[in-house]
Amino acid sequence: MAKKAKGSHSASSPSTSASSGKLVLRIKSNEGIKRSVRQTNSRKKLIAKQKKKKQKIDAKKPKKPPTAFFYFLEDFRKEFQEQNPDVKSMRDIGKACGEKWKTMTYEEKVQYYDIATEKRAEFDRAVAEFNKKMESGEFEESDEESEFEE
DNA sequence: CTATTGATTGTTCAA
DNA sequence: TTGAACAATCAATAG
Repeated sequence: MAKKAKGSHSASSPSTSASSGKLVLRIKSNEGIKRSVRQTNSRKKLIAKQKKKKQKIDAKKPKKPPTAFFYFLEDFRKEFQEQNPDVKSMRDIGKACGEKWKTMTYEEKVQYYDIATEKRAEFDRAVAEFNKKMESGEFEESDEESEFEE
């Protein structure tokens, strides 16, 4: 069962009016920055295996929550596959997503931003709980990785 | 068969 | 302020 309960967002209605013009994220003011050097030019592919190797089941440390863009991807992917059943692979979709994402207006994106914001809040709490658990007495990991035992 | 890569942007941490 | 890294996904590829 794990999850997948997000079948229907159910319009969680994340305080639509709460925003009231108070945006915690300051996404604007990007015109002068020019994105620097295309964002981390060194990253490339020399980071060794940065990404997960498979299904890393870490019941311990909570992993970073997906960003708004990723949520958009989930929805976009479905539509994209329907409109482009010939296209396979996320690479093409990713490009299409990125392109469309930029065309989206702030209002459209804000919806995903909102979701991501909540997710981060939950993530933050997960971390707090995780830390608490650590203090509780479950001292595992720390830093030593000398031996792996399962 | 198994593991890794690739492509997208957003968010966070450290110096 | 900026670099660096990682988040999900799934086809394709490498060994």
